[in-house]
Amino acid sequence: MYINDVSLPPLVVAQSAQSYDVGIHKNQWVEVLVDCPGFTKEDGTAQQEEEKEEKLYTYRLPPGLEVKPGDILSVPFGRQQVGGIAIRLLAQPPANLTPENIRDVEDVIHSKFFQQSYWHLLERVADYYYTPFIQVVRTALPPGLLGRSHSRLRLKRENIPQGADEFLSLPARELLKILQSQAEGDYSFKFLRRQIKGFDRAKKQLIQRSWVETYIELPKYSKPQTKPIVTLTVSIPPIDLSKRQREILEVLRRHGGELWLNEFLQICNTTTPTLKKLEDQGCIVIQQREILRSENGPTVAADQPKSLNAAQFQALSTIKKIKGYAILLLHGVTGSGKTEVYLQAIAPLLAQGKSALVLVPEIGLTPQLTDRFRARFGNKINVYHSALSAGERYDTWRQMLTGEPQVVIGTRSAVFSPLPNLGLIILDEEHDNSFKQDSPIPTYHARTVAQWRAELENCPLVLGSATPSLESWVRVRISDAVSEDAESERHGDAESISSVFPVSPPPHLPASSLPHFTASPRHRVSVSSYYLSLPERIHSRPLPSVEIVDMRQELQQGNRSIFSRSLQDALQQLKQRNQQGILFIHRRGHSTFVSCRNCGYVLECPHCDVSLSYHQTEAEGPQILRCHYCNYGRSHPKNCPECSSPYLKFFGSGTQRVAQELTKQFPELRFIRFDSDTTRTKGAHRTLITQFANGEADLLIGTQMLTKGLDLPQVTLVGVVAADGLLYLSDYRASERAFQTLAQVAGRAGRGEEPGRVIVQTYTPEHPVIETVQNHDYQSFTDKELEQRQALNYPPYGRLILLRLSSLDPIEVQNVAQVIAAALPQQEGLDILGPAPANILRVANRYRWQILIKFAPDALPQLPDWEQVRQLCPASVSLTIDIDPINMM
DNA sequence: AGCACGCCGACT
DNA sequence: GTCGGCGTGCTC
Repeated sequence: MYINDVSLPPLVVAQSAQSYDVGIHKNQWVEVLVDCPGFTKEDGTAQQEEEKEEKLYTYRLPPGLEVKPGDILSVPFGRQQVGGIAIRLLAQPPANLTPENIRDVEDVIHSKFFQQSYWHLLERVADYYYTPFIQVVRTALPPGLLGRSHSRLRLKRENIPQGADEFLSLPARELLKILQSQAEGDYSFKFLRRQIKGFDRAKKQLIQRSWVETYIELPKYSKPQTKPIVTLTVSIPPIDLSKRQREILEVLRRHGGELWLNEFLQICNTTTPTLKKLEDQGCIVIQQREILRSENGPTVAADQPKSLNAAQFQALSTIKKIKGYAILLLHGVTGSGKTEVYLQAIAPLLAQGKSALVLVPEIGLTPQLTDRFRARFGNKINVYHSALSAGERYDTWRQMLTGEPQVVIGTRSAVFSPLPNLGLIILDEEHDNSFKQDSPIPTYHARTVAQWRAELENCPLVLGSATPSLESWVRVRISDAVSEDAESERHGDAESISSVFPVSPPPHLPASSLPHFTASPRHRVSVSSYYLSLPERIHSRPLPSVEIVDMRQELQQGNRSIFSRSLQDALQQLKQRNQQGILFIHRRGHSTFVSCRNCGYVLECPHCDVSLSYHQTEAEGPQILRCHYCNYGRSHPKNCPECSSPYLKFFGSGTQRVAQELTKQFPELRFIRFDSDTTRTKGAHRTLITQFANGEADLLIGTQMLTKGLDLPQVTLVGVVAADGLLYLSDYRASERAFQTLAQVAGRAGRGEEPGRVIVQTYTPEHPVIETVQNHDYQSFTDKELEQRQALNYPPYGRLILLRLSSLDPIEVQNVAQVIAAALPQQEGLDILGPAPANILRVANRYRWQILIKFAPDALPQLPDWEQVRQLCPASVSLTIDIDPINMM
């Protein structure tokens, strides 16, 4: 299998004895893992065939170019230049290739940086998520490092006669028009192909007439930025210098013998020729020095470690005690001071010369967190996320490679930060779904990868959350059932418990089996896991009181507003008391559910524990309710099946509607809308939050974004306009997600001196999620939910694989989905759900179907041969295998 | 991705 | 008879 071809042993061999023993017969050839074009399509679907996959190509090393295994290279491939990784040096070219057929390595883009453990990490990701290795490398590297050349088309205006285009085909005329619309008349093939149907033919016509020419744009690599620096080279200035020259040297000496050229010129009020002269006399040198671009946050005042309460102290000392790989779940209620624990856990590591990695859901949403880290650790903080410019990302990445002790705060992809000497990984808000990548491949979960990374680096992993994911909960607490001494741990002290559970697949498996199945008892590895609880808010502030409002009663009592009387009162008081509030709206996009306004009954699938989604195939077409798991469908009933009321209603009110309603009913309330529409631009989050924090508005109206770690002490009121939209999303995680979101959003209230108040409006107040949210009762919610998951064999007990199919042809994709589903092995312990149309059937003109495979990890079912599955899939239908899917839409 | 090679239908 | 459509395969 390919992974073996690129795995570490050859790298090690090439580095050791072999490379020097060959003496003058130096290794003149290198095998390269080439980033072949066509490996992945734009939607992230792996389209390659097995035998094409990860083939190694041999290149010659031109004299003077030194290459080591692991180096990132630029090599010619066909007509273009692409990126690749040097895998192994060869003293002789392979027998099946004649030397004249071997091309030269173009350049070394980046010198070896793969540590052994890092390489293993990438391999494991490739293996587990069924992704070509090079694609994983691509994910891990900053964009622009693995370059690729692109073909472009350029207009030759001088060759084009006036009004002579009547013999051109329509697409060719269209193409000409686009090119002429731009001053340079220069576009990439990729862009034009998207714009014009029949681009290739059109291009040919224009080339024939020599009206355009094609050329190849070489890959542009991120380069270090440099700046001239002046360095003093003599301790005592020579005697034959003028007074002025001596003055200048004295200034330099007083500044420590080194100054940036521009600063130096300014300080001495002198000119470059003067310095040139001094350089000629050998007193100074002027050279280019690399500078690192980095996103500089606002300057924040330095702060000092804060004193901890007993629980924080207990948690911190447990973290500090641990040496080596362990998983710690830091379960702290909202506002319990998890961040302070992180900060104090990291401080001693930096002093020991180690680094720490802090992963957060979405960095733009949590400027407050990065500010706190900056305040504590100053310039040792590096922020890494997708909103950085290419240059900033590249430099941050280089900064990590220096190995200086530092803290990297980043989103999902930062789990691949190339930090040597990692002492601790923290995954904050570990329950958050944005740690999972849906596309492109690899469809990895940062929590899973972080576990592997912690294991390979032999360092602890701290998972922090007020509402831990069931996966993490089970992982850490499962030993309660097994080990007896864990019982005492449940009630207080965060003592170490050693639990036994599957950790990860062994590194190398045959291609035909997925690593999942290694999660069988045979492969269980013992890992220390710890449960750390912060049950109280800091300064013993109470959790907010949660009021549940039954919207059915509101309706019965004649209130047709989307705001209950309770919420209306609270909003009114807000202004009077000069306090601030948050309104949470679950804007659900397209999916919707059907509920009876009279009795609250929600239509559910008879075969699955999910609510039915409302489908309207055409504008005038039939209304159908459908299950997205098993494809059960039924017509939309006229009356409620439970109470026969005709008031069946589709639910769905977004932020806009709430804003409208608010303006109408409370014109005096100033509000800020905080959702993906209003926070598009860079820095908008920070601006809006700052505005709100400065009291420029009374209310913040927004979606999920509001739930993520916002710490606004002035907020006393949190209103959830309609909790129901969260409760009946049509997948098995709906309850978990609803509980997490509601608990998190409720947790925004009462973080300051004033106590908080939460009002949750719902049509189903008796829903278990609502009850547990009201009582802040994580434990009972979890117990109930886990019971159901276990009964139905859903994660964290069972495992899932989702096959996503899409095609431009609605019939074809459906047929292929059926063929594939039929070809999957029928057996005990392996459930195949579907094929079913995706929740939103058509996206960007593609029709999407999916097949869900559910199985028990212990059942060791025979896994389908994915290559055979792929072969059933014609080129026009793309297939993505999503391992451990979270987003089922 | 881009290009060669190669096999069938509409024209000179 | 040839031109040119795009279907399949290869790029060290």
